[in-house]
Amino acid sequence: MSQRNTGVTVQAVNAQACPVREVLDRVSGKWSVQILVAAAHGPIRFTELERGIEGISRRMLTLTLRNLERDGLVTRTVHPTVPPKVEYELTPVARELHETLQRLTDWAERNRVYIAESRAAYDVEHDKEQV
Amino acid sequence: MSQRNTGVTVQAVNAQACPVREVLDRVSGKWSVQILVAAAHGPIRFTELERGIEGISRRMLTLTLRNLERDGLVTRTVHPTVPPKVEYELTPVARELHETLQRLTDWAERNRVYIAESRAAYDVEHDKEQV
DNA sequence: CAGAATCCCCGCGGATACTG
DNA sequence: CAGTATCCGCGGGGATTCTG
Repeated sequence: MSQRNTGVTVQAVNAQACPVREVLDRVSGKWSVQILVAAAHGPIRFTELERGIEGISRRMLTLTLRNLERDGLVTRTVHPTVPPKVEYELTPVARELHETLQRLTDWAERNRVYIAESRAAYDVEHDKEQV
Repeated sequence: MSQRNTGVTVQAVNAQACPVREVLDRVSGKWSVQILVAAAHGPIRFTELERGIEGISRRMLTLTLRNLERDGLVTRTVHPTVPPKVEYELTPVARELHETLQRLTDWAERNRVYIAESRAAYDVEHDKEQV
């Protein structure tokens, strides 16, 4: 979406008309799914997420959590203690999503080798004439 | 991945260790899924895809098709006629993927209203104190 | 502990023009 | 018809620093 004039409109139209894009927008972003997976077992604290998800920055963890919260996929519970304690938990809707994502993961695991081999074959086939 | 030094390594490790990211890398990108959906009915020509997928550019159609082909998700068949005719078709593996994507789409349709309402609620809740 | 703010890089993807 | 090639802008997201 790098257009200045029509970008917003097109995006809105696509999102409304196309459930495919709608779900992808929800699940895209580098960290959304991993957060959903990490939080699937039950309430989890900010720092636990941070340590459980390899490579995520504080910033992105916060941002992604905010978006998930906005979409009604996680709840954010602040315990007014000191030091502060904030727990995140999946909503029922997110739990459904997590189940269907599981199928995708299964697919990936079943076909990981096939894909790797396809890539390798494709690369040999197409690289050998350049350099 | 905007790092210069560790970027490649981290990505590779993640892709190998984490089927979640692996499948997302396959499915992310603005057009991959829509192409898979459009090609699900059977062999389809380049131009048919271009017209069937609202808003896609020639460039992105080509690039995304190349990637899908590289991953062994679509086959590319060139008919040596004039004018040229190129047909794309899903591989069995991609057809499996398409089925599981269907579940995701179903989820999106079931919960589209819930998500929209959640967003609206969140926005009212958080915007009213600024400006 | 759980963020908010700021800066900055790079790569996705759009627009446009040219070819076998 | 089915691409390639080039240029360019936006925004995702990393690194870093500062707070209640």
